[in-house]
Amino acid sequence: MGDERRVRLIAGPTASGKSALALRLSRDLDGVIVNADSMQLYRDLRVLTARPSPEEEAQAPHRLYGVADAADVWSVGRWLRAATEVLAEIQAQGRTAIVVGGTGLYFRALTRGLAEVPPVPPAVRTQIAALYDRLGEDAFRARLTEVDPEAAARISPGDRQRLARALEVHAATGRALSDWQAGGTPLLSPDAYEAVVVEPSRDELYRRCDARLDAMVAAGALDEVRALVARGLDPALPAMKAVGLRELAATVRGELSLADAVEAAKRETRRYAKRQLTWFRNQTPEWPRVEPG
RNA sequence: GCCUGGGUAGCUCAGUUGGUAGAGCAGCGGAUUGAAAAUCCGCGUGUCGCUGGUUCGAUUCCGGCCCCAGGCA
Repeated sequence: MGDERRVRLIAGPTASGKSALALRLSRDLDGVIVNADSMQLYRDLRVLTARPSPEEEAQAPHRLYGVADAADVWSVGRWLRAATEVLAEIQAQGRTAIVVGGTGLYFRALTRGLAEVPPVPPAVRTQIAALYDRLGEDAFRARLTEVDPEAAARISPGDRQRLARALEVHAATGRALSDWQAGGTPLLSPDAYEAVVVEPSRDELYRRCDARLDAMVAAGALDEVRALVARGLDPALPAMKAVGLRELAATVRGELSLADAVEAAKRETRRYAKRQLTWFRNQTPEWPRVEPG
């Protein structure tokens, strides 16, 4: 009973055909499509992030696509808060939410919960980054061991991002990250959703990645990139990390031939898809696999 | 046809004074709790062109053959 009301989750690597499946499903279920992709959040790179086109968006309601500016910093927490609200609205309308995307961490936050760590002030982050530069990895890790031995032991060598995050959280909250992470309840209980992973064969997936990059260039990806580059934003912003952006930006600046940029971007796309496969294979092994339709 | 150089991992190459070989890139596996399209960790995946010979042992030395590049005709 009430199966139609269960939230549908469609996960999978980039270029696997998730969006097309979501559109088909939305027709059958009178569904509302909700984005679970960290890059499709930003409006600046519609083509390069393979965001649904206006024509596709006209076929069903789409939420959380292109809602952020490239200068904004979104995060899994910010997405989860927004998604929680959107999901409640959809449910209130008596419609079915279809959450689609390739960001494994977002699905994890939705179905397994996210620690409710208060935001870390930028000043603290800057300070910790400086501390890392000053101490180097070993001494920094030793410092972390004093306040959060569990995190210090768990984080891999070289993983500056996680090392810094752990110490930042302690510095800002006075409590260990490992401690925070022990809590948290998922928004969706296991019987509140029905999930699938769209998973083409490796060969097929890589073919799709390559073909899509060519299509992106044909659809004006370079103009998009040129416009974004012209804004002169901080390259450390999340939106500036979109796969293919660095390569195409180099072409825009005349530093790399288009052919070389496309080749490199394809390679990065395939690598990204492989990382996603690894995530879903090991993090959501119980979600059924479906072939792209 | 002759001369020279070269055939070693998917690619570009190194190397073994004879003891079955290693770098970069590519690839594969893994981690993943607020940057996650991020950030990391791990792993050589090989008839050393083919075939005889010498040798305890040949990818390495010798002969023959095949292929590629350049040169001479």
